[in-house]
Amino acid sequence: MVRKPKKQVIYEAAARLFQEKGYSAASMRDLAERVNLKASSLYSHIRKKEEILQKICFDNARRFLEGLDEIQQQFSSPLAQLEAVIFLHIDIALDDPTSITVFNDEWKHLEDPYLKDFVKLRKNYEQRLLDIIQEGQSSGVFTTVTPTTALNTMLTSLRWVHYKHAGDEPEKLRKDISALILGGIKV
Amino acid sequence: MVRKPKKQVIYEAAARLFQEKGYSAASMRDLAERVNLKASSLYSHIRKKEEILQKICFDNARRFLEGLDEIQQQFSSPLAQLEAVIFLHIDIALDDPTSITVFNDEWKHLEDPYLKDFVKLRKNYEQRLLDIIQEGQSSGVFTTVTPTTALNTMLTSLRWVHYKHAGDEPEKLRKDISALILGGIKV
DNA sequence: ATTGATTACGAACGATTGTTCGTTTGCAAA
DNA sequence: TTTGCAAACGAACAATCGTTCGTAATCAAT
Repeated sequence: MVRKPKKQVIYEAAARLFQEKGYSAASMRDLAERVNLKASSLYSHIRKKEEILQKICFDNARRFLEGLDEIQQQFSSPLAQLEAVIFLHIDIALDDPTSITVFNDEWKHLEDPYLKDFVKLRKNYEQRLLDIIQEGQSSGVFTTVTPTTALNTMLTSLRWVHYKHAGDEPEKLRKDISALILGGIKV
Repeated sequence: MVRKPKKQVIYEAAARLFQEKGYSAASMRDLAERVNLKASSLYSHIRKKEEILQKICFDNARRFLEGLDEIQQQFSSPLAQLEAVIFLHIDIALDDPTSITVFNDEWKHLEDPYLKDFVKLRKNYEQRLLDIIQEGQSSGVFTTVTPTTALNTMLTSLRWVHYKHAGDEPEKLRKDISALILGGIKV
């Protein structure tokens, strides 16, 4: 039986707390109570509150970016790439729903320069997906809706899995969602 | 030239502030500054901070519910109803993007009993949409994905219009989005 | 048993929070 | 011009915020 490092316990409890109350409304005293500490003791493990948010946001950003790297190595057709992206989002959401919620909803409370960096990362990620969509349109595989409309519709439609999925088998979920999204994009 | 009632000016500035900073991080002194008042003066017009959030949330909830009422009077087929719901969401989002953002993202900061009431309203709304989807599936017009999966995918995919739409003509936007969503749902 | 480092603590800090209160200002009706 | 009411204000309230600091407890290695 290996004991989890306290630092990790704190990060996980913080993610749950941020999810429930939102970052701003979550107090360090709340967080301390959840890990059986006093607020001041937290600072033996972390430097500041925002540091927790930073880790949550950038760890998840890295997951998406590295996932996309692999996908673009592995698949060449826009359709296969897009389907793999859908699976990527679903798998990440199912693997750590709490942390993904914070990543999705609380990033705006990052302070500069982290906020700027985060926005830049996301913009790059979205641009790469946009390129895939445009390539699919050029080769006649995708319908010719406005590319950013297709992108945004796809991305946001993947943002409910983490907090609402009703206990479906992951495999059924992946199949259903990819059918719903790609059904609207494929020509 | 009619002057806007100060109360309304406050509500609109509050919506923008809540959108930018989030409800919890938005202070009454921030809000006061934006309407050229001191914080204490706000209380000549409102009773408390949460009252503003309540109005934003329930006003928008009413728009959706009444919109759905009209739709179900006007259309009978599940497909026509669902398309009309898509248009409803887009039109509301385009009409008042700021207030819709707050409605979408900040409702969780309502206090009981308003929080409970709000959740109940939303649950009822979603149940009515679920019934439409199930009816469409029974009559063979919709694919047989898990109904809640179809519902959630559709609803969340409608939640980017308010903050990201790149200046498309509303008509093109309506056409593209409904094609994307319905393309995945229709058999 | 002694050391040394890590972890936990209570107390307190200045800052900011939402809100109240008594008073003053501004304006419209009389 | 006087009256009366709504709007705006400064000052202050208790509460809570993130964080710091000096000290005490804990624990592993010597």
